[in-house]
Formats: sequence, C-alpha cells, structure tokens
Amino acid sequence: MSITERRHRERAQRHDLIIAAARNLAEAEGWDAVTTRRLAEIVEYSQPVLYSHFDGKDAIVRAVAIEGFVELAAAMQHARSQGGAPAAALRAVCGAYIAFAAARPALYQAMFALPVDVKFASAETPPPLQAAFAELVGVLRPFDAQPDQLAEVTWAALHGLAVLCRGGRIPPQGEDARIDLLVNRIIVGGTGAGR
Amino acid sequence: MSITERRHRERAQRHDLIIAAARNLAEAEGWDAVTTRRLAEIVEYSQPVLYSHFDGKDAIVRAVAIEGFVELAAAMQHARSQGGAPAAALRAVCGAYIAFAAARPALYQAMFALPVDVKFASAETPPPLQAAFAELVGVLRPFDAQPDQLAEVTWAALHGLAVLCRGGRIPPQGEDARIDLLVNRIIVGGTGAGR
DNA sequence: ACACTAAATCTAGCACTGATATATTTTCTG
DNA sequence: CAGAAAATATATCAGTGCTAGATTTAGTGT
Repeated sequence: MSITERRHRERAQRHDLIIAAARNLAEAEGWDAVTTRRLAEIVEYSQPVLYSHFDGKDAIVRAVAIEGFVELAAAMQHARSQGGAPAAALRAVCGAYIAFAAARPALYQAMFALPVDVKFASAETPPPLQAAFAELVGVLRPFDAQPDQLAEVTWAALHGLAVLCRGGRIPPQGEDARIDLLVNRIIVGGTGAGR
Repeated sequence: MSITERRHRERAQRHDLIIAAARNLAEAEGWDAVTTRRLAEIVEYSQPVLYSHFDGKDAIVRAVAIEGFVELAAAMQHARSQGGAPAAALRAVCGAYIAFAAARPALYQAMFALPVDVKFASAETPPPLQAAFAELVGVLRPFDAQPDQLAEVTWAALHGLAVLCRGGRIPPQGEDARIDLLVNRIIVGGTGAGR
C-alpha cells in the first residue's frame, strides 16, 4: 500500500499548496484576483480538481482564514509573554493585533470580512480563534471583573481601528496614539478585578 | 422646452429609482443579489441604461452609501438633541449608531464594507459623513481635550461592535451591555476638557 | 408637413466568474 | 494481461459587469 500512501501524501500536499496559492495571490493582488482558474494555473492542475479538495471557493478562503487565526493567536500570545506588567502586556497585545492586521491585510480580510459563518464563542468556533480570544481575556483580567465582556468590546475596538485604518477612513499615522488612548481608557476606567 | 424638461425630470426620477431599487434589493436579499440585470428588470429598462446614469455598479453602491451617511448623521444628531447631560447624550448617540447598523445591515455594509475610497477627514469626504463624525466629536468634547482622536477610537469601537455583532462573532443579546461598558470607559477614563 | 440630425434606448455580444457533467486517462485488482 | 475503479481533464453551463453597434425616438430647419 505504499503507492496509495504516496498518492494520499501528494494529495495532502496539493491541498496545502492550494491554500498557500490563494493566500499569496490575495496578498499580492487582492481577493478579487483569486479566481478558481488562476489558482488552478498556479497549482498546475485543471480547475475542477479544486472541487475535489474543497467544497467551493468559500471553503478555500475559509481555510486561509483559519491559518490566519492560528498566526494571530500566536502573535498575541507572544506579545503577552513579552510584556511584564499587566498594563504593558495589554498594550503589547493590542499593538500586536493592529500590527498583524496591517501587515497581512488580505489575510485579515479573509478572517473577518469574507466568510459569514465563523463565530467567537460557539461550539463550531475554530480552536485558534478561541485561543486568540482567550489570550485577550487573560490579558484583560486584571482590569475588570467581567473580562469576557470587556474582551468583546476591546476586540471590537481593535477590529474597528484595523479596518477603518486599512480602508483609509482614518489616517494611518495616528494609529499608535489611538492604541495608547484605547489602552488608557481600558486601564483607568476599570472597576478592578476584586470588586 | 417643456418636453425636454419633462425628460430631464424623468431621468432624475429614474436615477433615484435605481438607487432605491439597489437599496431595497440589497436589504431584502443581500448585496450579492444586486446585479445590473436585476436592477434593470426592477426599473423596467434595459441593462445598459444603468451605465448612462452611473459609471458602473460601484457608483450605484456608493450612491446608496451616501444616502446611508445622510440618515446616519440625522439619527446621531437626533439622539444627541434628545439626551440632556453629556453622559446621557453620549450614550444616546452610541446607541443610535448601533441601532442604525442593526436595523439597516445592507445599507451599513454599503457604507463601510464595499467601496474603498470614502475617507473620514479629507477634502473629498462626503459632507454627510463629515457631519456624522462632527456629531460624535461634539458629544465627546466634554470628556477629552482631544475629542477628534477620541472620536476616531469611539467610532472604531462602535463600528467593530456593529460588524462583529452582525457577523455573528459576538452574541447579539449583550449588545446594550457592551455599549454601556464602552460609554463608561469613555466617561470615567477621560482627561477632561479643561486639562 | 416632411426630411434630417441628434439624442436616447435596446439588442447582441465580450471576457470573465464559480461550478458541474461528461469523457479520458491512469491506477489497482483478479 | 483484461476489466473495474479511482483520479484527472475537457467542455460546457448559467450568470456577472460592461460595451459596441443597431434601432428607435424626439427635436429642428425649411
């Protein structure tokens, strides 16, 4: 059965190759340029083979999005482990979030704009996304007795900053100051964990 | 020249009819259902007439978005004029923003997701959007010496709440509590206008 | 009132999209 | 080595935004 194993391995490789192709193409030319035909051309197979790997184009985008959640969770965890004091850690995590969104706009777009069926706190929530959210909850715990709710609002604020800045709605140069402002409001306005 | 005048009037009516058709169709079936052919069918003209009114589909969406900005500005202004104390007014404006986004999801999507070229603080910013932003700046002035920056962050937070809630990322039932939390953090964490 | 110009509108079509049914090749099995 | 089965490719479908050319409609000059 070694030959069938090899074929299975090659199929798995091609699976990953399709995801990588979609991600690279989106990052280079935007998601509009990601068509099934261009993906097939990059992978050097015919177009319909994509449908033997994925249920459709949306499934490919969703696979890219999950890769993004993994990396975002890692970036937030890394930022948290670096900063020492609670306030510094919070600032680092927020900064890492914004930096991630700015550095990989197409990836971030796949995670939050394109698919409509990935929730935060649900049974079918992708584990990486749960991990990223938990990271934010953890770093917010010192500042509120209800860190879950605070994490939702903070995530919303970070997401808003990221998307408005990327869309050009908000000038990019003030982004650091806005993060400082956001973090300050979280810190000083808190009810404290012991309340 | 009365006949040409009538034709001009009819053209203007058709212009508005196209925008209304796009908006209604998007609100009823989502923006994916808004195609040039379906719009032409609704307006009961051939498809290419759309291109004598607009530069393309994006221009139609942008026209809908600008209608949205007008109504959002009005809603925020109304909310501000109702509330008395600064804190109550702020809460009312934030609530009105979220309510607007929740009540007209497709319209809100046109305003913030689809077109990529509408800025907040720029020369070519649509006046209604400037007005809406100014409304937020005004209601935030009692709470910070730099209301512009605070308004950017607040808008980002509101936008994030709206879009995450709509996307199902965040459970809808806690939205009011999240607004309360956001407003509280803005109020108590402020540096004050006179500092 | 009629021919003629110009504007408005429509028909037909292009290149492209995501997706699928069918044909063809390749691989495994008896 | 023949036949079954899996994997891949060709050809095609309906639908998209958009546009060139034909056609109808309206306004003008005589």
